[in-house]
Amino acid sequence: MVTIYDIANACGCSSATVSKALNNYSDVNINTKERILKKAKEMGFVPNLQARALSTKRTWNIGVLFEDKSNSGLTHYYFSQVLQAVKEQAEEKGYDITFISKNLGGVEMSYLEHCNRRNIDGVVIACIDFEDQQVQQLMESNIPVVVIDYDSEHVSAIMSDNVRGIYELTHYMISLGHRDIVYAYGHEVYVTEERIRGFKKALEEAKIPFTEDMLVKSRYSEKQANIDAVTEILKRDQLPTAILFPDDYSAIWGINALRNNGIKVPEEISVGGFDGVEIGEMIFPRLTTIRQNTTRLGKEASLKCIQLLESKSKDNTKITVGVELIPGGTCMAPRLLQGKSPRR
Amino acid sequence: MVTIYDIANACGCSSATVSKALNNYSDVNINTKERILKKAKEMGFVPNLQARALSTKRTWNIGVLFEDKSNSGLTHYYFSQVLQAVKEQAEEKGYDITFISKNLGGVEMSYLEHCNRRNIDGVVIACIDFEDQQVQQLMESNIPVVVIDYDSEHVSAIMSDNVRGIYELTHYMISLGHRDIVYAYGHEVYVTEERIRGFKKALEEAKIPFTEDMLVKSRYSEKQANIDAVTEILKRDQLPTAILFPDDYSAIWGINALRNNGIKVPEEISVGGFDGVEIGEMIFPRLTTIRQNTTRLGKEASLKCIQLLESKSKDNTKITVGVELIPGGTCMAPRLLQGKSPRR
DNA sequence: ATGAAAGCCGAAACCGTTTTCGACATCACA
DNA sequence: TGTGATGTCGAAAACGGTTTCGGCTTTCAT
Repeated sequence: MVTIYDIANACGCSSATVSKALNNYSDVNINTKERILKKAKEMGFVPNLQARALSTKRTWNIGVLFEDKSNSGLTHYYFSQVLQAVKEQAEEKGYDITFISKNLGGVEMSYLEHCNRRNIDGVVIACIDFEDQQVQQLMESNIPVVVIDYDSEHVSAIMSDNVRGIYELTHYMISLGHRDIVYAYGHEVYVTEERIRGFKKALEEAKIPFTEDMLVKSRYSEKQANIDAVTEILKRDQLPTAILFPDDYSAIWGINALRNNGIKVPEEISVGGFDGVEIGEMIFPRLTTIRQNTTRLGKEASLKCIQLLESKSKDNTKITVGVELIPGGTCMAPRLLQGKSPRR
Repeated sequence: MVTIYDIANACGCSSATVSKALNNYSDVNINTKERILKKAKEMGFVPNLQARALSTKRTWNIGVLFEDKSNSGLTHYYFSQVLQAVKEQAEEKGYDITFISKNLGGVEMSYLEHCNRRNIDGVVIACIDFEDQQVQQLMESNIPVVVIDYDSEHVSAIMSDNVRGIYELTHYMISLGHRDIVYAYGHEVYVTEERIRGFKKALEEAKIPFTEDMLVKSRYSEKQANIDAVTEILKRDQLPTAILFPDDYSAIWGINALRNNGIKVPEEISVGGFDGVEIGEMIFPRLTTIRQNTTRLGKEASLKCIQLLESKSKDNTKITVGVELIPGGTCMAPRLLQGKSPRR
C-alpha cells in the first residue's frame, strides 16, 4: 500500500504538501502540484478512507434503515425500488450506503450505537415501525436523519402523498358507481392514519356516509393477513362492491382469495391496490392502483440527507412527492343493485 | 465522544490497559478489567471503528457487487433474495455490507479501487457480467472474493445447480409428452452455457434429436427481449408445444405475450420458468418453475467470504446448492398430434 | 532601498485505536 | 536467599491521513 509519505519521498517534499496537492489546497505551487499528482497516479496511490475519516470526521457513508417486519427488507417490491434510488443518488454524490442493524455480531446493539461505531454521516430511514424505541432514539440523536413517510418534529421527511393517493383511488371507485367500499388498511402507523383520512375525505365529498364496516384491519405486504381480511369480508350478509388494499402485493393475494371463493374480479367485486409496482402489471387483468414515485422518494431522501450532513445541521422540513392513479382492469361499475347482496 | 483516554483517566490507568481490557487480553487483572468495563459502560463508550481499522487493517465490512445490467440491482426479484441472505448472515457474524460501485462521486473508479479505499475485508459478487474487465481485475486481486454462479480459477464460488435445474424441467416436460420444446436462453454467460448443457442432456436421454431451432436467444429479466422471443417463435410454420424461459419474470411476460397473440397457456403451449420466486405464485395458474435456494446461496456466500477473510487467504473451492422442481399449472400434456402445426 | 503582502512549503500536533516490549512486583521453589 | 517464572501494567510507536501555524522567498508599490 502506497501512502502519502511514499509520494512525499519520491517527490522530495513533505507529506503535508502531498496532502494539500491531493486536496486542492491553494497554497501549493502549480508545478509541485502537478508533479505530485503525476507521481501519485504512477505509484497507484489510493487514499485510505479510514485514516482520512479519523481526522476529518467524515466517512462518506450514509446509513440506511430498512427493517420491515413483515416482508424481509430488501426483497420488498416497493421499498427495494426506493432503496435503489437512495443508493444511486448517494453514489452519484460520492457516498456509499451501509445498512444499519441491531444485533451486529450476535451483540444486541442499538441503531444509534451502530451508527456511532461506524461514524455514519447521515441516515435514511424507511421502515414501518417508526414507533420502535430505538428508531426514536436515532431520530432524536444529533445524526442527520431523513425519514420516508413519517412525521416527526425531530427529523426531515420525504412524504409520498398518501392522502391524495387514497383519495383519488376512492374517488375513482365512486365515480364508477361504487358506494359500498371497504378499505383494508395496513399496519396501524402514521401512513395508515393519513390514508384513512384520504379515504374518508373522498366519501364525504360524495356524501356517502362513513360507517365502521368500511374499514377492515389488515397488514401491509402480508399475504395471509389480506387473505384473512377477504375471508372475513365474505362472511358478511351484504358484500361490498369494491375493496381497496394497502399495497399491490396484498391486493393480488386478495384477488386470488376472492377468486378462490368464487367471486369474480372485477365483475362482482372491484379491487384497487397501492404502490404501482410492476407485479400489478403481471396479473390479468392489470391491477388498478396508485403509483408512488419511488425514484423521486429515494432521490429526494438522499439529497436531503446529504444537504443536512454537509451543513452539519438538522431540520424538520417536509417534502411531499406526488402520486398517480393507474387505472387497470380490476375495477368496473358495480353491476348489481345497490343495497342488494350478491348471492350467499 | 468518549475515548479510551477518557476511560483511562477516569480509571487511573493507561489507554493501553483500557484497550486490553476491552479486547479481552489476558495480561490485565480481573479487577482492573471489571472496573474498566463498568466505567466504559457508564460513560457510554463507543469504539471508533475507523481508528481501530487503521491499526488492525480490518474494517468488518463486506463489499457486495450487484450490478445487473437489465433490471436495476436491488429490485431484482431473484437477486434481492440472495442479497438479503448475504446481509443477514454477514450481520450475524458481525460484518456490515457495503455496495461496491464504479463511478463514485462522479469520478470513474474501478471496483478494486473502491474496495481499497474503503479497505473492504472481502467481496461477494453476484452480477451478470462477470466478463467485465473490472470484475476480472477484482477477482484476480488479493482481496478475498466469493462469486455466485460463476466459475473462475481465481475465486471461490457458490453455484446453483443450473445443469440439474434445467435438466429436471426439461425432463418433466418430456415426461408430459412434449418433444417440440424451445429454450429461450438468457444472456450469453457462464450460467447459460451450463443450462444449455442440462437442456441437451435431458433431450439426449429421451432420444429426442437436438436441433438449433430449439434454442432461442433472449435475455434474463428483460421483459421486451422475452416478448420479442415469443413473437419470433410465433412466426414459425410449426409451433413448439413448450417453451422454457430463463427466469420467472421472463416467463410471465412470455405467457402474457402468448396470450396476447391468442395462444392459450397451457392448453396450446406449456411454459416453464426458472428461479421459483414469489411472482410465479401470483399469476393464474401458478407458474411451473425451478426453485433456486436463494437463502442458502446467500448464506453460503457470506460464510465462505468470512472464512476466507479471517484466514487471510484465497482459494477456488466450489459449493453447489441444489434446486427443486415446482410443478404449477402452466404445463400440461400437449393436446395436438406431434408434428402437426397448431393453427396458423 | 524598504516594508508589506503574497506565495509556497514543512514541522508537528492530532484523530482514536492496537500492540510490542520492557519494567516492576510478586510468587514459588530449590 | 537467590533465581526464574508469572502476573500486571504503561510508554511509545504505529496506522495514514489532515490542518494549523510559522518561516522563508519573492513580488511589488512606495
